[in-house]
Amino acid sequence: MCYLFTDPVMIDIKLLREQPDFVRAAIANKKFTCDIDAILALDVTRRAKITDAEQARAEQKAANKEMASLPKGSPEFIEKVQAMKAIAAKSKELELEAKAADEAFQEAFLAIPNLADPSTPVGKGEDENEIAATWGDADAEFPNAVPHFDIPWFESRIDFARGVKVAGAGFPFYVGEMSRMVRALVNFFLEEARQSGYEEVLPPIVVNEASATATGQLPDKEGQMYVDPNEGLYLIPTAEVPVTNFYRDEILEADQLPVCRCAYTPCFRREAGSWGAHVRGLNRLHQFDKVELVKWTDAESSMAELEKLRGNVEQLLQKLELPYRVLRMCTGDIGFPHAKQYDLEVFAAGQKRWLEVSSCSNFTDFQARRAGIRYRGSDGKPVTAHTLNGSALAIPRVLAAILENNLQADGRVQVPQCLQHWMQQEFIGVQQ
RNA sequence: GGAGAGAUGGCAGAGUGGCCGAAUGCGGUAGUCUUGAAAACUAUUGAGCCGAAAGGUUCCGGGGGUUCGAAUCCCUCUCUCUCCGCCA
Repeated sequence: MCYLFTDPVMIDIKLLREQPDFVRAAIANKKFTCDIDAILALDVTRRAKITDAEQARAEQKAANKEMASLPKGSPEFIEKVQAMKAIAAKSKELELEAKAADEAFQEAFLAIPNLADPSTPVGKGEDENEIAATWGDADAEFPNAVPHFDIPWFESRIDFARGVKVAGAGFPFYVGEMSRMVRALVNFFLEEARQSGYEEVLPPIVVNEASATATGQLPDKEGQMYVDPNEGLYLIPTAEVPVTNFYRDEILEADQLPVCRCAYTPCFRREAGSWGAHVRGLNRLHQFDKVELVKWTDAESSMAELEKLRGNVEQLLQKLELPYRVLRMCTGDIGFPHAKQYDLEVFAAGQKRWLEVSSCSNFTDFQARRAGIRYRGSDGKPVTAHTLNGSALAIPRVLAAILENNLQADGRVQVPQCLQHWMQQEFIGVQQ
């Protein structure tokens, strides 16, 4: 039996037991490491301890049943209590051992990354990502293009200096028509998503620890989130976190799948230690706006749904008329919980750089397993669902590309046709 | 912020130390009846873990304690609701 071609690859304890070499090889392809043999040993110990503890408990329960039928305070009863104390103590001890063994196993098990889907190219890092598609002409002449942060009126409309004064670096003010432009993009993205069948939700922009753990932000990415320790709340780094957790610890009906949702939220990222030459202007911010698409699917259709999701996102860039490329991320560059991931990058003609504006991912059952999101299979038994998400889209970098690519000779920027309905003006940055 | 009440299965809601994984009702599923449907009736219907299976075991908000034995008693945390105060 070969899981490679039968099932979407998931990290399931059964797979680990039956095909440890396969799992070992799959993990070696990712940039994460974990000790499979140690985890298997913990699994063996755990199962033995659980069996012992349950046996002892069964004995105790059987004896207790007899106790219940004896008259209280009778000599037999009192005699039996003494014997029962020993049984109870033994049972309790084994139970503690089993619990400890189970926790040790669970902890190690959670450290196993999701396995890459077979369609994910094997590679060590970003240099080995494949270009799955390109659209538009990035080599075309953009005679007026300059980096957006060098446009003369840029600082007057996206005010970084005052953002520093009020909040800190990476928290700019969008002023006047630029604020309206952001709102236009949000409206455009949400409306497009709605027409593609995604139901809009407006989620909390803080989450608790359980939610952040379920989607995989905790424990390893704790440093990337803003946290309020008084309340135990985290500012969300993406709408993926609250939206995916919508169905945490729930069992869905198979006929309601796939569930497709979209959400606009601000996103907050500390980006600790990642500031440098390439992060000027809108390229990297601590707070930014984004519309996110999230899907819950059954185990069979998640890969097909990922392709649809990617298509939905591509359509946005096409309507915005921004040249872009789609990267099929390789095993060494996809994240810990990812099975398959596409990154969409727009070409910013002023910087002459590709800017990542979307990441579309299939997590298979990885997040859902942690989050306890299931659906009823054809036999009525709960099955772990699959979750997917994709940015559609991250606003600042899209805005950067629009500013650079659509810059006119007179210093104004042409508003893309698809946004004019929301903006009610054809140009921004009109000279004062 | 102050005072009080509460947290039990998909939902509602019994249960105050052993016969309780848990009554009853609703809902769901299957069947009977019907040309079909509704109604009525009958049966069935939580989840996790160990196990090839038989079966076993855990779970009554979370954690800890008392006890031979806990949904039930004690401690603690979290959350919810009601009233008062404050407030967009």
